[in-house]
Amino acid sequence: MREFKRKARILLIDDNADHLRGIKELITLETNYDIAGTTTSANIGINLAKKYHPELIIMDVNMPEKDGLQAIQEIEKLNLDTKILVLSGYDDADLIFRAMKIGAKGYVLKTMASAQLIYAIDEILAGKVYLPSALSSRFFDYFQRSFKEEASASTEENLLTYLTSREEEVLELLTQGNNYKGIAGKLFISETTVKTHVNNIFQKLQVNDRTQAVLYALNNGFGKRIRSKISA
Amino acid sequence: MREFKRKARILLIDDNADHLRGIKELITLETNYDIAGTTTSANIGINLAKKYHPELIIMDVNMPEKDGLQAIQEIEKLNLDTKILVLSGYDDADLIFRAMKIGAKGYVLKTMASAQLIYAIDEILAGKVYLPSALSSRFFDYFQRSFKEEASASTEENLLTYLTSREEEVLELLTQGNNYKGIAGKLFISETTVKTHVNNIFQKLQVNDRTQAVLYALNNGFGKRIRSKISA
DNA sequence: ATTGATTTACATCTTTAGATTGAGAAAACA
DNA sequence: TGTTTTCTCAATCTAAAGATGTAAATCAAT
Repeated sequence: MREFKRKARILLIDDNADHLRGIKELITLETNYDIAGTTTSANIGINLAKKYHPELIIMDVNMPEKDGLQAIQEIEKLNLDTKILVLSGYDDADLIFRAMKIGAKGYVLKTMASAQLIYAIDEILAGKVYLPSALSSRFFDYFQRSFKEEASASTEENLLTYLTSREEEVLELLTQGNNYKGIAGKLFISETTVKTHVNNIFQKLQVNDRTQAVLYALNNGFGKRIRSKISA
Repeated sequence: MREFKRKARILLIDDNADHLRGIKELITLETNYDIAGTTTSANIGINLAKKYHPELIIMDVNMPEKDGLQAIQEIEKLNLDTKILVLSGYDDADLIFRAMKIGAKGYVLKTMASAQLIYAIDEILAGKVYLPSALSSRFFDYFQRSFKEEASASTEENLLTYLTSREEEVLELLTQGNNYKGIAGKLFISETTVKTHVNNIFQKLQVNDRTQAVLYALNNGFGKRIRSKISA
């Protein structure tokens, strides 16, 4: 068992009052943690979090009144030093992914054994991120699938490779929202020259205007920035 | 038809010949898997993968000749039904993240106990993704940090919220590279109306032209709608 | 030494984009 | 009910963008 300076306080948020009582009892009887509060309302939960800064919040994400994920985001924005464990009825990969993305430190199913929940609480309070093996697997499947398309997209002929280095410079400035004059000024060349480059870029990228050129650039790894287009 | 089970074949790629022998011996003695081949060269490894389609490849990523991650990407592009377990000397979060991103099914440190390696092999061959607890924690920290900026960026006033729903539709079509005529046609309104909307969008987003509007939209989470599939 | 690609530059022309003003109709709101 | 917001459309104007052709200087490679 781990030792803490003081007993960690846990806030429970679950719209099901029975379930709430069950978890409270479980934690009271089987662990050494304190219950900072319990509520069936996400909004009240957020206020309680503000007030008590609990070490951990156990949050049900299947609430009709308010989306649990949204509640998590609001709490995260407060920048309290509070960890959040998601309790959910669904082992949906997308739900797990989104919960972890917005900062949840763990995700446990309601159908899982209570020992699983306690273990997750221990791990999270010890500073780790905890996903049960099955859910972790689901997460990574989803994670890798979401990058699969990107990879295959970069497999197909990337028209950006046909650009000369000067054209790349011009395109970069285009992707920063510059007009002809701005680009000419930054590259110390005439505006007509920029027009020539831009027209050549259009030909090579097979687009009709600068907006499409910029979109093509961004969608094909120009600047190698990691863009999460997971929702699409 | 029943799939007949046979011993899974493992391909080892590690530039350190001694280490290679050690792992081979470990797998031969301690497990029931076959060694499909061993090589100290990433390029030869890729060819062996093409030839034998092993169930698993254990890949060292710390090779001077060729970047292990690059080798993994090349193998992944082949779309063999081959799983890849990364063996690395570094528990660097960025390295772990990139390895998982490009499709590695696991990541184990060389300093870890051999039992850890065997367990990882078992899990991966069983169809799971396996990261040792400590590395999993590192991965999620990195993962969540990489989304933290996005979240904090959307914390500051997002001008997109001032757009009316119609303006959002217009902006969406702008981010798809449409010109006035295209947008007018798709929304069944006149071109002049589109111009009005676009000009209002410019005012609200405080930009001067469509390219800047599109860039603002993309950089501020436009299109990331929250699909909530929660029903009691 | 010649070829080919790149970078630079200009003129001309057509089209599109953007700014501004005004205004009617419908829907939302108080 | 009146008021405000939103959505719609138009005319007009200026500025910017884009298409096309031509061409000179540079430089790498054959």
